Amino acid sequence: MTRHAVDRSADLKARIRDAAEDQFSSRGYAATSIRDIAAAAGVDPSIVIRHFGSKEALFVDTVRLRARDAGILSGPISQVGERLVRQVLAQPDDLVRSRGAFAALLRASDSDDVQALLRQELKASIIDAVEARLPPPDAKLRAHLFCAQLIGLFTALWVIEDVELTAANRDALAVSYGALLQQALTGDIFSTSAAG
Amino acid sequence: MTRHAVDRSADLKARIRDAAEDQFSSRGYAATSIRDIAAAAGVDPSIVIRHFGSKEALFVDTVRLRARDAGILSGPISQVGERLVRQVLAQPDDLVRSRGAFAALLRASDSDDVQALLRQELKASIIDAVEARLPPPDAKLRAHLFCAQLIGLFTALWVIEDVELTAANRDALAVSYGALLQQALTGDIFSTSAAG
DNA sequence: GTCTATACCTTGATAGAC
DNA sequence: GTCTATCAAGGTATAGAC
Repeated sequence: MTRHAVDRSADLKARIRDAAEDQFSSRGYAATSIRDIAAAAGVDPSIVIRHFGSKEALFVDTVRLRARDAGILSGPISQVGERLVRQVLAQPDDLVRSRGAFAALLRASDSDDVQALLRQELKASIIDAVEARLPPPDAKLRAHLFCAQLIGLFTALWVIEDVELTAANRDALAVSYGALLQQALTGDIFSTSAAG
Repeated sequence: MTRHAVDRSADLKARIRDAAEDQFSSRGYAATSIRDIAAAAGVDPSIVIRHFGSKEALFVDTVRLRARDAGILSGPISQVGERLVRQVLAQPDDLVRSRGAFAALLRASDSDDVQALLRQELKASIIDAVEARLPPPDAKLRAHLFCAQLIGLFTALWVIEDVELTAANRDALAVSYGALLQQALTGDIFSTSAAG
């Protein structure tokens, strides 16, 4: 393989990858065909399979939550809940990318590989970051509870598209769901009398 | 159309419906083919389309959450949270059916019709029941917050299959996530200082 | 050996025969 | 009213071109 061939091949893979991530994240897995991706990348459909093996492998290779770098969990731990909901509702660019990726990953999670990828992305983006900031002995469980609540918010807003929630007063939603998230992090939730 | 023809036709549709609900709920939308359903119902594939119009229409016609009748939100309002999580973790028969249906609906929700059905099922099963039991003026918002949290629990357990959550101590999970759900119903979550 | 084009198989959906 | 034949679309493998 010559130097030029390497460059060309790498460039080709990059072009396919970009087209794939873009289409998978915007239209979802089922609605995106190999032929669509190939056309957007300006190559023959068989090239895509040749380089990535299968549609599913290409999906797993390209789609990511991308929330890791967003510093979405930064700031004082006691205010993470509300701040996070505000960030989600404000829809900055990086989160908009994550939005499509999350919906695509969740809807394609009947594949074991996609399901594993989604778990891994949530762990790397959310769970590990939260766990690292909480004291023992409940750090891990709290991180998973927090993540489950966040999955609920993302799924309600981005996958099921609950209009009542989208249309709700932004401040009220940020304050209330933020308080619920905050409870998972630092609230008194392990004594049976704490609820209510 | 004779009397017998009506019975036969109705019986046929019922057989197809049963087979469809069973396969869609257990294997999901994508992995279930019209030919599979037809074979299970003992009819020709074209009959299925003839009677229901399309695979998607058949899906929307058959798959339901079925949690409505479960009385899942019964009992004292102050203890609904923990009791509900315990019921979910205990996996009674009716909830096991709902589990597959929830995953199938969520994963097929890139279709507008399926998405609308899922919204409607959540409203009928959860949101309306919760809203009816809470006092104004926050009943509606609280119901939607509660539902979002519940979606998070279902999705984490049944769709993403978070093993850490599944393997967690059942009592600890019921108490803690129950407390979080309870906060959405009856907690002080609308003042900015309530969190933490 | 590496890339490309053609062909194949599954599956959803339709039209016409009986 | 039910079945057979067929089409169209899409994922994938294979054989041929350089």
